[in-house]
Amino acid sequence: MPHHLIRKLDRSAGLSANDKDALTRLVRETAWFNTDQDLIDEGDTLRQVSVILNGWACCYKQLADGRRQIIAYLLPGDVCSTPLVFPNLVDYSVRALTPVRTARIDGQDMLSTMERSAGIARAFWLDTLATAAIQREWTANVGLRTARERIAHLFCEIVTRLHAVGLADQDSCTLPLTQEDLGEAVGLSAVHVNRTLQDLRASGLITLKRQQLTIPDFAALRSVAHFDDSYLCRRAGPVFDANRVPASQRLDVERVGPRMLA
Amino acid sequence: MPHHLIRKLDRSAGLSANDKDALTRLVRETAWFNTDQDLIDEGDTLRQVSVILNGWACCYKQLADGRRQIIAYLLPGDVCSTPLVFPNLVDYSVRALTPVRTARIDGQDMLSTMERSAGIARAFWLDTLATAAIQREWTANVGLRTARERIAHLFCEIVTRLHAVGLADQDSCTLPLTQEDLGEAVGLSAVHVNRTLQDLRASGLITLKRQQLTIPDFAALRSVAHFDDSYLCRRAGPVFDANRVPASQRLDVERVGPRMLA
DNA sequence: CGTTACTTTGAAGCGCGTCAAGTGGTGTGG
DNA sequence: CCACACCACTTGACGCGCTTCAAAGTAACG
Repeated sequence: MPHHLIRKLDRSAGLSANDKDALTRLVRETAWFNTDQDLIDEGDTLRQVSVILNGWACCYKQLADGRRQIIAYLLPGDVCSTPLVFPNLVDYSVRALTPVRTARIDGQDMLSTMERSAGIARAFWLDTLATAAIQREWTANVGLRTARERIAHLFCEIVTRLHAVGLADQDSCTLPLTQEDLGEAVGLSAVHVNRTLQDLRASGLITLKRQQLTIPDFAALRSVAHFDDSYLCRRAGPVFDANRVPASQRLDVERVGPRMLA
Repeated sequence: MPHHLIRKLDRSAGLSANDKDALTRLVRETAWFNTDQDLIDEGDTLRQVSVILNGWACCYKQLADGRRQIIAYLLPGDVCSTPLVFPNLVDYSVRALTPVRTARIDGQDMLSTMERSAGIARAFWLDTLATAAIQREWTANVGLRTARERIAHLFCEIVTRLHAVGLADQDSCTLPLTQEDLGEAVGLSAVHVNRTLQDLRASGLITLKRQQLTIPDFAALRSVAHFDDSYLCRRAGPVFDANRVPASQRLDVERVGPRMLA
């Protein structure tokens, strides 16, 4: 059932045929949500995981005065909360940005399946790490890039992620987000998102019409965005490179005594 | 040896005496780093974890043109990378902000210890989840708060985290950061950090002198910052509350058919 | 075909960045 | 012991990027 999730996990961690079957059998039920409906509320204690089957959602935080920040987009194949620990008290809400269909997986089933299959366990760990890497990149995106760069970077990320689940062709994908949705994700007002989009359009970097995003020259957009996709691709298996010596093993030479401790 | 880590894990997940012993024995060697020295470089493939024993460090990302964003502060007891998967290709660098002493733990030792002790495994999972929660909060902090709120929020987080490892008394702690270090973490220029600090001082919300931060009225600062510490406290064990029904189980009533799929 | 929601455009204002000069504390070398 | 250099902090002036408010235009949907 969860095609996109399986495709993504297989791509990054490798799954056996048995593992794929086990994942399919994990899904007990599916659920529908309308646009703007909350899948999860901040403070909920989850005993199951939901996986996005179709549609887009977002994780967001809200202040008492109504200001909102989208901290992640959830695309088909994405998991709505950490699939590793139950019960899981979440510190964010999840809302559907389009009509969404999800698969519900019981937490105990999840854990026992991960116990039976090291491959599935590893796949979910890697996926959780990848999610954390995206979160780090979003912090940096909002913290140090200009409006133009932020939106360009977001678009680069989205098409790359959609590509990993087979939902983007070479240079275009659907983008079912309002300019306000974009603004809340990159920390800009909707008005300024509008002006920035027109700037990107005028530069020939994107076309965006009727929820269809096209990137005629990905390398150009990537360069504007300072986009480096390595945070999105955690390769499977041992990736150790003997030619590369980590900094943490290189320091013996300069290592000296302490001068003062904080 | 890693007192602060053990204290933190015990506080959030609960550790048996055996687990604490096992953690202590995990440490094979320690290392010293000077201020501004890199512990980890972006792109390194780690086969071990480092734990901060003393001093402060930061995770950061850097663009080609030199702009830097600090995406996390590492305090005593914090782990420098994810302790769950090896080899681990990291997408950020880690730099000492003060002289730092770290404990080095071999990745295989880490994993086999986690296999032998479910308590230790659970503790590191929860700690990893807590780190991810902090990252989400940082994204929101930089994305939607004003300069005044951002810095106030950061200070609230720091004292709360230091308190968890026993390095802050009731209303004060050391803050061995330059104003530039602060600015790179909250996405502001050092000059504006300076002005904002003086604003906070003038409001009587903080005193900050000779790397000593004092918060005379924590509730007042928390209110300015819109700080809610729940993202920092993942309680141990089943926290399920039967009186609270998650949104994802509440939707049957409004659940309707799809209108359109993205 | 009317209504609603999203996008677009303009004008005004503020928060924050940048540049630049000056201050104070700390360690260093003569 | 003093002079100097260095670094972090401070302060002022100016400008830009982005926000806000407001209104008009346009596409989607019942």
